[in-house]
Amino acid sequence: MTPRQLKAFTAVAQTLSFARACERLHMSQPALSLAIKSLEESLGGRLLTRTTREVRLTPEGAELLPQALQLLADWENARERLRQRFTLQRGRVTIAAMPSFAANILPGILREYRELHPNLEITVQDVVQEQVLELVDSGRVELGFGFEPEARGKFAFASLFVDRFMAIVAPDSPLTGAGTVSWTQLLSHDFITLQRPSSTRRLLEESLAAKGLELRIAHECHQLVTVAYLVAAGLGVSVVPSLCERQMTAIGIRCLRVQRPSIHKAVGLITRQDRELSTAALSIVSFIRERA
Amino acid sequence: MTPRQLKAFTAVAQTLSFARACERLHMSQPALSLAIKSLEESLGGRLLTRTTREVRLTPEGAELLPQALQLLADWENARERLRQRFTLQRGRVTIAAMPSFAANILPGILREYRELHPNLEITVQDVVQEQVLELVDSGRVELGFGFEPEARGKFAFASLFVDRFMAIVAPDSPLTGAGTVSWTQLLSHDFITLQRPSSTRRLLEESLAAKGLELRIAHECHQLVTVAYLVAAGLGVSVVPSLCERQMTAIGIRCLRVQRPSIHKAVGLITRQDRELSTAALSIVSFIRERA
DNA sequence: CACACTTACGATATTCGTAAGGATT
DNA sequence: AATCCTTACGAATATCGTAAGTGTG
Repeated sequence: MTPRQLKAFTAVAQTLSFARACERLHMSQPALSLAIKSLEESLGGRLLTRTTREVRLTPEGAELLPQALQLLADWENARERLRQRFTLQRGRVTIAAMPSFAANILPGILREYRELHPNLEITVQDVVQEQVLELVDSGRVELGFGFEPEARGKFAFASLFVDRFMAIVAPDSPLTGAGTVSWTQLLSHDFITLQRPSSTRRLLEESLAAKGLELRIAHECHQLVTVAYLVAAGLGVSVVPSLCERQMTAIGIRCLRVQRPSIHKAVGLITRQDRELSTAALSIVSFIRERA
Repeated sequence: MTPRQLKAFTAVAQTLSFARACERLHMSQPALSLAIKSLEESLGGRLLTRTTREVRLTPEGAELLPQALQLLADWENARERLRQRFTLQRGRVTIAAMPSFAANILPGILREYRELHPNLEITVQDVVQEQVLELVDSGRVELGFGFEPEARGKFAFASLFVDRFMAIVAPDSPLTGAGTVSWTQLLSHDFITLQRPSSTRRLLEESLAAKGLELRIAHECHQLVTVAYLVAAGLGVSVVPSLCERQMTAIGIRCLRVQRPSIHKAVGLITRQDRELSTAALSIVSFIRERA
């Protein structure tokens, strides 16, 4: 019992005529006749009674007809759904991105990408770096964006750019003059950071420890925005990924380059090493890489 | 997307190996490889990723697998159900028969037939002749058994035997002597009949009217059994189809041949002219005809 | 004889298995 | 070198369309 035979049967059963069914199927009468015959033989009995003037359904044929229509419809639906996935007319991509990336890079990308494939459903979770890794690892999201993870082997990482951390100070700070600032200058001020665990915080501490510098922390916040407003209010200084530069300057904060050591870290796409990406996810990834 | 391709895909997806799938499918590796390839081409993307050491499902392949299994199972189920119908391992035949036939002829037939095809579901409604015709006409039953209907064209009738009506009298009646009785003898006694409408009653009246004889009715009953017991009690005589002979003699009633005119009527299978019979119904019909 | 389905038959398209190729461990 | 999937190619199978056949109104 092949789809071809079933299509032939439904066409004859619905038109009650081999001749009319032929037209619908774009087939010759003999081919149709043989298709029905072979179907009947494979099932072990007659589905249609053919008198020379009339074609009728047998009771078995009448039982088969709705089932055949259902089977063919299911078949076609499954096929069509998958085709749409591959042609990006349908699909779903789940993304986790660290907040700075989600806020400063993703919106522009997604707006442009959406115009290309408006029917793709894209969900973004902005969560901290650690959760990005967790979501990617558990398979709950397909794509992650964040700093390069340390645990290689588990994750595949494709760098998009290297983020060089920058100092942020109040607009009226005496440090603003040069546009560049050294760590010794910076650390002489009250320091505002994110709370642990935070990848930015950790990176900062590790880099300073390596140079024998010590961090004197005046305030700890959960969110970068809070840090920013504390800095803007003149309560201290901080160091943030340059990803946030636009955000910071919008608030009125001054961003300065820090040197000796300059802290930098690759930012990019994080996926599971042993997991395939869907066509839709691949399409977004290649779009992002082209754009960069 | 053919069932062949889908079977190939599910086999590979489940074994995660072309080589093992080959064995399961009794196919060569190249044939399997091409089948998967052609499926992927028809869908427009990859379903499986093949590294030389490992076969994995793409997200799209993972989506297809359960659907493919469902489609194949539905397909096979539909096919198998219909096969069972044709091979009489499954099916349902609905029968309507007039009471005398249902009680005296059908039980033996059905008992024997049931041994041949124990899985066929056979339902019998014992209703009066008029309802037999109605049930067959409306398509609510497939087979009817009763007297030959007058409305030809609507019904097809296949005679099984001709029923010759017989007189029934009390065991101690003076009429019992000869084994034969004439209408004039019979009509001199009180007469017990079924109520109108009844095909037996109508047939009786029509036949007598044609010969200029008149019926003098003492009692009217709804059921033949009641007629029988009234006759047995000596309250009168009656005329019934010889189909009931066994039933009557079991009660103790004497059955006599009536002559001049002898009333007879064909009894047989009634079906709708323009309706096909199911394989199961045809099988019962041919069984009955062989047995007769 | 005209209409509608079936059978016959040669041509075409799929599908198959064997053999060779390529890549990875 | 061994394993596993893919490509190449000739053979077998299935399917198609044209032409002839059959049966009914």
